[in-house]
Amino acid sequence: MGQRESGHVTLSDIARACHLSVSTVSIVLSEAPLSRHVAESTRKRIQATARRLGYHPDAYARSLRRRRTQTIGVLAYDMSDPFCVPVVSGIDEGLQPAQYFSLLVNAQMQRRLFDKYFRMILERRAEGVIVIASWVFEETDLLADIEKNHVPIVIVGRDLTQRRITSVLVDNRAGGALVMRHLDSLGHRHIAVIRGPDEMFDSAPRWEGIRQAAADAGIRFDSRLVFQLPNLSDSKSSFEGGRQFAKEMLASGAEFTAVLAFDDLTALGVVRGLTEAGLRIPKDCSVVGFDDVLPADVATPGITTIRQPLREMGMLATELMLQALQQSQANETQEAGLYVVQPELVVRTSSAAPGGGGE
Amino acid sequence: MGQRESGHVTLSDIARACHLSVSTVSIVLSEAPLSRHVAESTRKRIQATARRLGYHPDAYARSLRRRRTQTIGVLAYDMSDPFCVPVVSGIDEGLQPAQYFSLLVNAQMQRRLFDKYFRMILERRAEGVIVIASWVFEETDLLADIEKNHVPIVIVGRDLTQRRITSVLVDNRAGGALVMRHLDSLGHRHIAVIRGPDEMFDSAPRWEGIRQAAADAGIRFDSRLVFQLPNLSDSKSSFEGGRQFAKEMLASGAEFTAVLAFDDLTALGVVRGLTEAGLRIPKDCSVVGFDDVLPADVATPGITTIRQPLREMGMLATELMLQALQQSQANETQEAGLYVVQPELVVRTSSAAPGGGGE
DNA sequence: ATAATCTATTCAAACGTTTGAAATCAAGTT
DNA sequence: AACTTGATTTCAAACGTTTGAATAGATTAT
Repeated sequence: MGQRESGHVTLSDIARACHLSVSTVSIVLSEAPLSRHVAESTRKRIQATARRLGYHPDAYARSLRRRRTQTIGVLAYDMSDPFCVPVVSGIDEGLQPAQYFSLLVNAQMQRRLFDKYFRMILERRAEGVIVIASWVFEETDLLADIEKNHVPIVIVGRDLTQRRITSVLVDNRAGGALVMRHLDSLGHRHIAVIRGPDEMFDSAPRWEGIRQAAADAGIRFDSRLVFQLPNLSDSKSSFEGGRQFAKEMLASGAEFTAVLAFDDLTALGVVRGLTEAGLRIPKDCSVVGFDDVLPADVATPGITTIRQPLREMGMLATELMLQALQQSQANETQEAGLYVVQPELVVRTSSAAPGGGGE
Repeated sequence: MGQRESGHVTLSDIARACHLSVSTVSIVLSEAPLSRHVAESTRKRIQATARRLGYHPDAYARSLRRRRTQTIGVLAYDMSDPFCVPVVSGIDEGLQPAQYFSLLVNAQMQRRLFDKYFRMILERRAEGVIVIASWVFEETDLLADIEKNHVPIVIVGRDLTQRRITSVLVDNRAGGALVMRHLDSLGHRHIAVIRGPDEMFDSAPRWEGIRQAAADAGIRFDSRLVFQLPNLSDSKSSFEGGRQFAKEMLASGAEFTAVLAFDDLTALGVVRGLTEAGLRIPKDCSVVGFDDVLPADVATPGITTIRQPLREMGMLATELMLQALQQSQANETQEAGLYVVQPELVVRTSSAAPGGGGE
């Protein structure tokens, strides 16, 4: 009793139970300004009844009426990539004080899902959308629909400012240079490199930073020791790629004392491959990665890597989104800004001076 | 032009543009049965206009009217625990063909967030809720509200059937026994054990299985070699716990040839701790874990572990949820079932016969 | 010629809220 | 006796959609 067909308790259930109008009940329970004028006793009675019946306002009805959904769509390209998780946490954290909620969807690297979820986010009237980098993103024609419906977008992990989209990303060039200089400072001169797949936008600038830093240090790469991961790699396949390339490095006969891998999982694959061949890390060969994901931290030896401040990037994206929302409410014009955050070198035990443990 | 204050294109925008009523437009765009009677030419015109204006139906208005939200709330206790991610993927996969969407929230092990998000899920009128195990869950009084509002629940990762909640979990007892028997079959007799925290429901049955299998094999644990993780450990702290206990094992002076850790991150911590003390894994000591999370797979040596079929568990939970929804639509009574799935031993290189590499 | 059937479209009410405007009533002021 | 004031509560419309019932016109069957 006290419940309608839908199974949910509504304002009118409470109104009936209290012999009051729906308006009064709404005013009290939504703590509208008018509730100052509602008699204390009435207020108490309404609140007690609401609690007793287990009332929770219907977000659908409320949002429809208020024309605000308090929702930000978050489109992650692949939640099983440990890269995504901290970014999402950062977004949630930023959203929290603003009383917004994230509507998180996981495209699982699939074009079809990406479109489907994008549409869903639009239908659920997210007030804004944060996209965590995905190559698929560029191609979708839903982008046009987003604009037609005036929904602001922020992207994390790549630069789409030329498409007039506010972008948050790490300075890959600086990161590449940092890790290269680290190896140089340890005294490595013969370094194998595994570049990222063409399709990933991080690949080019990271490689650029590496090359520049190497040139500055007077280091030349042996072409037998430069590898490139294939496209469409999921997070597991970059591990396998690293392992495979490790074997090829050894087979090539070229001398090397360190391996600079595109990302941490690749680096972990290299460690596996070299270890299987009997080498000791870092005694016989140093291995460094990029990203600082959880497995890099908990593996032994810990992988020296470049930390992207992922959580902070998520928070920054949220902040920018909230700004954009305020501006669009005030009908101000929006500018698509570019926000480049600086990465940080995290030295662990997978890197050491060449040719010696204790040295 | 063609857009209202809210910024979103509505049916009436399209109706106006086509000189038709909102009803007709709705009938066509929602592909209602009546659309058979709408002239082909009209239909085409409406669809073209909708596409041109970038129309997407308002899920809020639609759900309000249809009294169906096509939403299942998914409450994960901590997305940064690698345990959660595959379960969530499995849920999404199960939901997909049923045309449902998940509303995923991350409680980050915080009671406050848990309540907040639970309330949010209720307000967003999720038709059902899947909870990924959390101790907080038991305490919340929102559980009563869920029942008052007739929202079915399924829980993954623990048994709450006595609370009349359908539960999906792994057979921890069997898993504990499996991993213990594995060490026994390799010939280990002196085994250090790190038990899970009291607060985690997995701890007791897992320990029970271990003890039973040990007893069957005639193995007794040295009390100096039995440790227990503290409560409230986040995923990172179980790593630190493992590392710490590894040192204590060595300091205790007791002899041991293998360590059986509560979960994979603890095992990785043990590997770190033992390695730092100069031991080689698995030559000097075997280390085994539980869960089969990503880091256990990509570390070197790979951690021998018990795989929980997490993805499958997520899919099963979804299936049970969809069943429950059908039953509640048909007004059938619901039974709270218990579904125990079997874990699987995954042998990697962190375990070997005691006291030797090649043997 | 009337009724029945079919086609193509529209009306109007409803979903559960919110909110500006209005109503009611008591008490105080002119 | 009429008027203001203030406190408390209610009316009614709106948000964007769906849908049972109604309409108008054309065709066919009796």
